[in-house]
Amino acid sequence: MITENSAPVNKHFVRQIIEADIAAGRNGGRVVTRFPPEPNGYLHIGHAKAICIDFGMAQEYGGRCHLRMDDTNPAKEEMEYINAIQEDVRWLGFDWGAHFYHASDYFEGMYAFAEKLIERGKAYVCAVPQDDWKDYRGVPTRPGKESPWRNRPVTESRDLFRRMKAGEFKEGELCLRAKIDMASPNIHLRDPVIYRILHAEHPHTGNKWCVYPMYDFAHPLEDAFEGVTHSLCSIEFEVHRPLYDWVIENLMSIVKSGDAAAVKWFVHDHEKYDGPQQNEFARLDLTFTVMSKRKLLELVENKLVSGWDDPRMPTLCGLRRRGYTPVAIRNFVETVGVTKFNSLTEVALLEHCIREDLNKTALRRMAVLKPLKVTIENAENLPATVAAQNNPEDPVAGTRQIPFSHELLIEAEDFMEVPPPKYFRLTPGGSVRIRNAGFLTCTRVEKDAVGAVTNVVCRWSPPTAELKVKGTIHWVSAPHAKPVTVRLYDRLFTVPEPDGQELDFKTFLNPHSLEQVTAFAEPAVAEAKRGEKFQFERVAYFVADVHDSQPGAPVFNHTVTLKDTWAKAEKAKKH
RNA sequence: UGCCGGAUGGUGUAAUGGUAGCACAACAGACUCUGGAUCUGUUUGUCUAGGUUCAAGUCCUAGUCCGGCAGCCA
Repeated sequence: MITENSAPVNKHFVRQIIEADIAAGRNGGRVVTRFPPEPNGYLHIGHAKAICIDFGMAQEYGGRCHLRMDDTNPAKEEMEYINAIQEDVRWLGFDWGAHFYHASDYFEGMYAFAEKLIERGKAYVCAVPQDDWKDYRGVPTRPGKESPWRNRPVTESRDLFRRMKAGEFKEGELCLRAKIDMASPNIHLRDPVIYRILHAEHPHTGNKWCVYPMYDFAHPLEDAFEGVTHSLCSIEFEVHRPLYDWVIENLMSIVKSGDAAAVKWFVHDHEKYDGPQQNEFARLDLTFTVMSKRKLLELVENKLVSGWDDPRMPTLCGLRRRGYTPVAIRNFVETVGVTKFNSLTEVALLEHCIREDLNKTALRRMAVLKPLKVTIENAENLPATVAAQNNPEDPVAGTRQIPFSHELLIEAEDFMEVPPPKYFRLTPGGSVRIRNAGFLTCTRVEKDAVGAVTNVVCRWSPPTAELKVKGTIHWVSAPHAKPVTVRLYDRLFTVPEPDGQELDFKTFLNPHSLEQVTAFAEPAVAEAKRGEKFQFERVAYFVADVHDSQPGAPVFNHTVTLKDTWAKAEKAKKH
């Protein structure tokens, strides 16, 4: 069980419902949940919330959670996604054990149940063309009217349904409708389509079927067949719940009638099983990004990002490549909470969560992104190497030796000829501590033809020198420095809500969301393994890219910047 | 203006009739061989109007505003 938070558990409404159900002995006190993605895209941070809730509730209450591909629409679904989804869920830290399913596993049972509905007068084959159905369905404020086929004989419907399955009709020619209530104020109850004809190859069942169940019909059956007790989904399905319940009631009434065939549809727990119940919670939404699969696909297809796993994407594979950890994401989801309120969470909270984790775990290294040469004039007694802690937050991480020399590179912004007030770094005549290696006092500077500083000449003092300085800067030894490719990422969009604006969301793409530079790093950095995470001290957290890093030549992706109160104050001054 | 939800600081969330708390953000300070981390403090909130009650964010009534629903998508 995952318990990285020692904070008291927030008894959100889903936990309360589950605890009440256990107390009441519903479903024999079992808790079975499921995470049911449609394999038509990659999982994103919004799905992470659903995954943490679905798997988390099962873990907490001693139950199990199924991973189920909701593959009822072969026109949109692909194997690529089915594989990626499993990888992402596993990476997030969850385990479905043997409980990996496909909705398509139950097509036989769903079909048989549909026939039972026909026989019970609860469903009929309808020939009203799709375009005409708008008139029959009516509008929310006005009731619909009944299909002319609504009361056709049971035998006729059953025969037509069988011929639909046999492939005798074209797509759209006929469909199977549940016979419920055309006057219902809930549109979903106005004789919804439960089976449609689709002549498409299915990624899992191939060409076996040409009739496919609709979500509203299939989902409750999938849940019931698997013995799911709590079917947790997002709030847009709230208005579907009466239909969900209608399907379940009809199913359970057939089961309770002792129909031997019906029992075979169940793969789990049909004994002492009261049936599943649907409960809805609000989706996760984040600032400075988009969350719909359609829009993410648009970014990928238009090559506005390098792919689904571009480190700027809010996809789980993108976040993983960016250097985010499962722990950080799980903590983030727990912090955001579970309610029915449509909220917009600031991306700053996500960034806080990854900093919190990486601060504890990432090894420290030194690297200079924009170098400025420093020459030490008193080069006689310099140490060849200096020792540094790998992680001041974690003594167990040990220490390392860093080569030192009379030629250093420092960050260009760590030297200023004419410093502003409270600038604690290197200035002409001033002193500064250099991390792990004593002090530098600037004696003079060399400039090029246009007056730019090209070399800062300094006197070095050992760490034992009692120099009073207010700042510490990072450095690398120039002759030992390893050039490494560093990709600096920023937010993908320039506005907090790129969605829902008058202009297209792509208008707000941040043109500076990726900047590639060559940084100069201490030698240890060149040995970084793919996926290894570091803090380049005073700069940011980075991860060695899993795709583009080569042995001895890592490529670093910027994960999240360190907090920088100096930069913030300077920025505030300008505005 | 049909039906279903929802409304607590800038953001997210807690308080289940009894002191409106926590986290992020912002701001100020302490400390610091990372202007990081850590620590301390400050600012900012119950949608409105009535009612019930000794006591209302919570219960009741009426409004206001926001979200969702009219695919043979999920």
